[in-house]
Amino acid sequence: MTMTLVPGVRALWSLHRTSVRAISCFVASPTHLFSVDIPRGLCTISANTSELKPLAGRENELLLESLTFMGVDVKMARQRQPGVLRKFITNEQGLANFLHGKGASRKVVASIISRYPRAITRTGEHLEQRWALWRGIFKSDQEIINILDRSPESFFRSSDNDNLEKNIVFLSSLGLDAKDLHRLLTTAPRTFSNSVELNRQMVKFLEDMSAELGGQDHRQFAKAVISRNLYILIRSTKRVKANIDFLKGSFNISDPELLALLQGTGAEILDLSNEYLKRNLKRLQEKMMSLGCQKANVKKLIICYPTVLFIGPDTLSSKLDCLLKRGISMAQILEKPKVLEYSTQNITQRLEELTKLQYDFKKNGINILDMSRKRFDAKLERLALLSDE
DNA sequence: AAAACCGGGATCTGCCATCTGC
DNA sequence: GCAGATGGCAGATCCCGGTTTT
Repeated sequence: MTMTLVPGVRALWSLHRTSVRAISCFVASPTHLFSVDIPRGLCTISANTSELKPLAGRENELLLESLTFMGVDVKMARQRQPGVLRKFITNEQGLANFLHGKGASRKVVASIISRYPRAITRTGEHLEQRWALWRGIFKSDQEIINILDRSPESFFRSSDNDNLEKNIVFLSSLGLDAKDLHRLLTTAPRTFSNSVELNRQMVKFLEDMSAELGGQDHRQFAKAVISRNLYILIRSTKRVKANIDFLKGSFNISDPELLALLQGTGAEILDLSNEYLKRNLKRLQEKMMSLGCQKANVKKLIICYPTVLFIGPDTLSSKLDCLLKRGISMAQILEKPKVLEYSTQNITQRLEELTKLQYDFKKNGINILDMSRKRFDAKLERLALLSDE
């Protein structure tokens, strides 16, 4: 059957190459969902034996044409997963139809396949199942399409729908509610493609850590860390452990303090790569010491504002410097460290505007710097009015 | 009414290494 | 030996506004 189809397919391709509509009708037909392989003997003339070997691993020409027609970046696909292009049976049209049905544009479909070619090896049944599982968490098809467009690999990397289902059950069993699951799948979709074992390991690791640090409710601790740091389950326990060990040994932090830090705003610093965390803390300490701070100040800063460890050394330095240059004291910054969260540019600009108004930071504090743009502008207007009077 | 506290949103993927099963 | 499945890595903040307190 396929043998007789081949010449016809070829003819159709060349006949309609200029007529997009005609081809669309053709490729949409379910009988043609699978690419067809050309019998090797018919299309290759090989004079020397060295060409016989690559023959076996030759790409499927019809598949290439089909993908090209769909707007797929074949070069990119080849670079990512060359094996897929050699397959006899693929489901690119089925996939495209499926995704179109869910509201994906042609461009999005092409981009998905270009970036994660293996997507075209998934069957219609598999896709329906997987979609249904995701839809159990998301409110609309469009939400899922947005994720796929962002990260095709998250959806397509695993073919194990049972495992996906088990993950959902497992994560729910931790006490994560519908809203948490939604945030988790939106933010770190890869979590759901992890094997349940891997996710279990991380949860167990966190529970063990809670026990080690003298926590009360270990399950609650794990849950808190996950909901504070949605990326945690796509980290390795090795990384998380190394970071915790490092924090433990770095400054005089007691177990209860560390426990509180990790399930509070400090949960996110577990994401950092070990080296980055080490470097940032080291440079932070150096910088603060050079500004006359005590070790206790460093600890206090990290405990009440752990995000500071996210800021690269150079950025941090320039932020501190521009604040200090305007007469703001280190003590004030330590009191309201959240100001460091704003970009250097933003801080600089605000400082300039406030200096124009002769704002007295000593008297009024620096809270004004840590405000949304809207609120800051409103505040500035009020100040201008006052100084006019 | 203003200030202070606090949590959340954006987006964090795309690549490589290793194993597994055929 | 191949392709598929899976684990793991590097990368490196900024901003907004609802709610509570004063």
